[in-house]
Amino acid sequence: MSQKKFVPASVRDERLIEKRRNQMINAAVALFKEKGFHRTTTREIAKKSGFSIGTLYEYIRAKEDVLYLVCDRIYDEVRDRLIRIDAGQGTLESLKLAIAHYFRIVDELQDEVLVMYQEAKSLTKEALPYVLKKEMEMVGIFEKMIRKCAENGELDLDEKEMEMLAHNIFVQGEMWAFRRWAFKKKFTIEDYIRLQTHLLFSGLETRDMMA
Amino acid sequence: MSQKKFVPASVRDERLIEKRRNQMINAAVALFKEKGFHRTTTREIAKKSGFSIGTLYEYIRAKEDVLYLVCDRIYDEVRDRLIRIDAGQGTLESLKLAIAHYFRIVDELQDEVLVMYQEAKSLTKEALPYVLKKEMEMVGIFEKMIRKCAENGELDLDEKEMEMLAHNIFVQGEMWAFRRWAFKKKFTIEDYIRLQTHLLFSGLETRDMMA
Amino acid sequence: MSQKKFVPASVRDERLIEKRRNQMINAAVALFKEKGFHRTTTREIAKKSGFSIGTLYEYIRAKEDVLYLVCDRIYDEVRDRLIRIDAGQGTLESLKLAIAHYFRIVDELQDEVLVMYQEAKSLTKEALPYVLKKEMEMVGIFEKMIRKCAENGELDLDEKEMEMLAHNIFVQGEMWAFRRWAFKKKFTIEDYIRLQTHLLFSGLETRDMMA
Amino acid sequence: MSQKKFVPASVRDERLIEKRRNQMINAAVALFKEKGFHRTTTREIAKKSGFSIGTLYEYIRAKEDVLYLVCDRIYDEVRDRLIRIDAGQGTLESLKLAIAHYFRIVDELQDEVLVMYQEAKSLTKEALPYVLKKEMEMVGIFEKMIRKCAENGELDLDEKEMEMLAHNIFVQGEMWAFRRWAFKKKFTIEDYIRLQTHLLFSGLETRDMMA
DNA sequence: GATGAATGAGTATTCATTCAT
DNA sequence: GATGAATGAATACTCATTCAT
Repeated sequence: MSQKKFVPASVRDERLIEKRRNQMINAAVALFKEKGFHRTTTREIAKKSGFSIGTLYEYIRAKEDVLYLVCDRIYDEVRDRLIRIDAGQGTLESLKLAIAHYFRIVDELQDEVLVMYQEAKSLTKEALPYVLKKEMEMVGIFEKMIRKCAENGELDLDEKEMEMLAHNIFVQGEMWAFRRWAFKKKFTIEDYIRLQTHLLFSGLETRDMMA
Repeated sequence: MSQKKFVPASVRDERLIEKRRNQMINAAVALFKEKGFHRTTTREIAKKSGFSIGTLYEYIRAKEDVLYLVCDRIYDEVRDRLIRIDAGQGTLESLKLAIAHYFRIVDELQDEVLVMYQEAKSLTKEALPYVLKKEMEMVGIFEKMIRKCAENGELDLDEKEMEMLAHNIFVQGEMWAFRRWAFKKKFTIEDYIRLQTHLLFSGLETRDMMA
Repeated sequence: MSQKKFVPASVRDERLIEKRRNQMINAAVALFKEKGFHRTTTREIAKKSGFSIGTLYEYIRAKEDVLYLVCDRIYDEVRDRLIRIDAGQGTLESLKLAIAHYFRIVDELQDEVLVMYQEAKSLTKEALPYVLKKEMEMVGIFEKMIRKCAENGELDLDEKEMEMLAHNIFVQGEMWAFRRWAFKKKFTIEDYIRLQTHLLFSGLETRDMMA
Repeated sequence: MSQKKFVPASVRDERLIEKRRNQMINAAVALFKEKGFHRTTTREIAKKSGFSIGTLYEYIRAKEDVLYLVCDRIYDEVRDRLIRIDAGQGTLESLKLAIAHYFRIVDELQDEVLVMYQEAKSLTKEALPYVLKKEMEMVGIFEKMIRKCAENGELDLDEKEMEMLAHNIFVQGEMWAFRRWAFKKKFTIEDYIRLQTHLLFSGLETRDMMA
């Protein structure tokens, strides 16, 4: 895991580290979701994790490490699930499927994504670039798909448009999480997928131009 | 001003309140941008505002009032600027212009928008719905424009699509602020406007379908 | 008034000083009764007095002056009322009447007496002895009555007993105020007078000795 | 101990809680005596207790808890000492002894009693009734003794008189503490006992009536 | 004389972190 | 490895007092 690069533990046993950090991350996500990173205390995290404050600090150096671990984990989770369906055939259809798939992942990991989204800015100066890199990786996944479509002649976009499109898709996924408050009563995730896909692919001028 | 509804001041003089709160808001935006709401102390806000901590508390009840004031102000600012150009003719062209205008506003108020975006979640339970209402108002502005286009036959979208589109436009504006770190070196605001407008209006399937 | 000795005002007009201080004292008694001296703010005193905080400080030097003024006033009030009925005939009957009279005064000035009783300890080092002197004066009034009774052969007490008795009477008066919480539902002031007089004058061994 | 009902500690170890709270109470009594509850800071209490401010707050929730703990402890102390000599034989002699005993206890715990007496009014709304209950318990102890005397025919008092007498005795005890300033130079505690006992038992009219 | 905006020292309380057991 | 008592720097907020108008 990449965690070790940034967050050294006092404990040696790798399995234990993994186990304890899982407990921590689960506890932290729940707490951060409820009250945000700053309003959550290390004691609360330890308690909800099922161990003492002393033990917590055997696995992290500082409170911010918890946040880093959380963000790190969520990105990995989303990315791992996303690449599980390889959508690299370079057809519009496979791109649409990938987008739908991605949106469903966000839906399932709603809390986690929201937490990461809202709290990432509280990351340490050192941890931030690493997390941003992960985000760019994810955008890169979409970019690659898009580029394949372009290469196949399924899409007619220049470099910049492709990049921007990848960002748009990525943000629209997160949007499902961070605008829950506005969407909850109006759309299901399947509505959301349908609507966004339509808006994305059909374009606003299509019909006029075809008339 | 709507501020008074939520944030009573001990001081009576309305002009003074306005002036002092302006000082406060400016100071707070700068500080929140740099270190976030939670890491900014009330003393720092007071100092940067140019008055003492005691004076600060003559104009607010609690630290969170500063955040509310900041959010309130930024929304008003963005909205006021946005509605200054009336884009209500109901043509695609005018919609495009409005979007471009909105994106430029976000560009100018970059710091403010970013702060509001990142810190709004720290608002009090009481203040949050009020701020969300303002956000819906802004989305509503775009929705109205879109609806007019639809009425004019310039757009062929159903209710839900119109609503979603309005959200998309709004979020794409904020996106320019909150993804600065990714865009800064690649796109100017004018690039951004061109790219997003193109992606929004042309649609990905256009060319294929026309071919 | 003795006030001037301790509490100089910036204002010259004696009538005004008298008037303002009356407003202050009334406001303060009400507030101190409700929340105690320490929890009452000068702003509250000013507001309830009907003038501004600035004006308040034209008539006192410090918050503690208000307390002194309050105590001073209450003692004067009690004493003035007490000596109004001259009970100096030196009979047991007149002593009983004086006691009953005193208890009724305390009953009427309940709030004031309670406030003074509870807050006097917060007086300044300089003001305290002056107030204690006033208290001794009041004890002295009873002592004098008692001594007259002794001189008349109505009482057979030595010096120390007379002094102690005077204290007892004085404290029993205050007791009606400071044990209100215990007495309220059980005794009226007339009950209290009857009971205490009986206990004071009959003595516990009386009947036995007479048997 | 009844303390736990009202004042939860973060620390688990009961012995430690007992120990630390003892330190706290001793420190607090000394400080409250010197400067009163409001003028004593939590830091002073912590310092005088021999630990840090952080540690102080491991054993209380708020400053007012210290006051409650102090009052609670003093009442227990006085009561425990008082009931140690069982004066329940129902003779006037035993009642006199109990009173003398009680007065001597107050003399020994002078500072504590004074503090409790002066600061009890600063107790929280929740703690106050509990402390008042304790006070009534103590009054009740005297009432029971008195009642036994009455049952034995040693005293001829009605219900109300018995109750009032119990209050009088109780207050006369506290009086030795809160009128120290007046008595110090004139009476020893033994003088006080003798004088009060005499006034209490002989009654003012005795001799006259016997004559 | 009256006002009330400004001041800033002072205070209770929290909480990340350490370290002896 | 685990524990949790101890620490004290940090921080939001209050309030008596002043002084320019």
